[in-house]
Amino acid sequence: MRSEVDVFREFLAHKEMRFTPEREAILAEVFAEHDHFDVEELIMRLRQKGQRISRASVYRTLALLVASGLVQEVFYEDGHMHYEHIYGHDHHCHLRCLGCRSIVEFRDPAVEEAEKRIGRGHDFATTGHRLDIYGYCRQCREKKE
Amino acid sequence: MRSEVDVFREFLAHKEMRFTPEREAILAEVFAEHDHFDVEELIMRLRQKGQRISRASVYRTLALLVASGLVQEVFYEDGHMHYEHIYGHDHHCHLRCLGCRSIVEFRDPAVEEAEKRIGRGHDFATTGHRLDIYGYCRQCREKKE
DNA sequence: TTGATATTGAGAATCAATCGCAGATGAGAT
DNA sequence: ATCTCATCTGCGATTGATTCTCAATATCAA
Repeated sequence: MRSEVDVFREFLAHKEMRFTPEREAILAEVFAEHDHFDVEELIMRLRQKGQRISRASVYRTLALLVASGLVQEVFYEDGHMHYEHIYGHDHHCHLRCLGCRSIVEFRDPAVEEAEKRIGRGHDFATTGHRLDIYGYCRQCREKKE
Repeated sequence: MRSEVDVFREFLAHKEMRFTPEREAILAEVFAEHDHFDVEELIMRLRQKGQRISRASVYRTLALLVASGLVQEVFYEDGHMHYEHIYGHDHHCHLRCLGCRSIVEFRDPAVEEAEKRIGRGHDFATTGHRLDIYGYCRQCREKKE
């Protein structure tokens, strides 16, 4: 499998854009950990490694990463956007605890299949989906009792 | 089935809050049409009916409607929140065309079932889910060719 | 009617995200 | 190596949605 660096390079080349040191550093940091993150965290992590990249560039690069399909937006209920890198991972969905706000990833073939089937039924050529299941994890249930 | 008015009244009573004329008007307008809407549209519609309710009250009341379960937030990719009333409707998910941004609702028992099954598998007591399927509708596919 | 409490509206404040622009940088041509 | 020119970056200002503050108002219970 091509590395995310190659994928991003090619994506940029296709749009006649440059693979700059800033974009390279942001890409590397986004793929450095497998966790959801937001812009503030990403900037912090870059700072800690001595990278001083402006907020605007981080936003601009994230938009490119999303457009390239390497990164996905994750909707949180806290007023701003979060992200996760998805290249090289199976598609997954999120189980979200309404108590502690924790998020567990899961994969489920039946959901993948449902996407295709529902798409066919409505004459949609589907490209993907986003499923969030809400509930309460064991700890939060016990806390409530 | 109890009307949405009764449900909201009870919800407010439970929290020792009042069913004011403003809240009544907003509730009525939210349920007047079955379409996704955003705050701006809602205020516009209220204005056209002679209601002059402040933006702050609309936001505050919408939060209450969401908390009461009568209304659901719908994530759009246009930078602000959209809503739909859900009381009295089966739970449904959204098929979203990436071309024309149109949204089609659908219901699917397999998805409901998947929610339960996945919840059991992860020791989550599920309360609901949100599924968006992305793709291209027929019109947009034909346009691209 | 009175007092206690909840609610509203207006505008200020907040905060994520975007924009505009001047100067910096990079890739290819010479 | 230098020139050229389009692309990029960083800064700071701006936008725009949403929330907050607070004084004035409305409601409920006694």
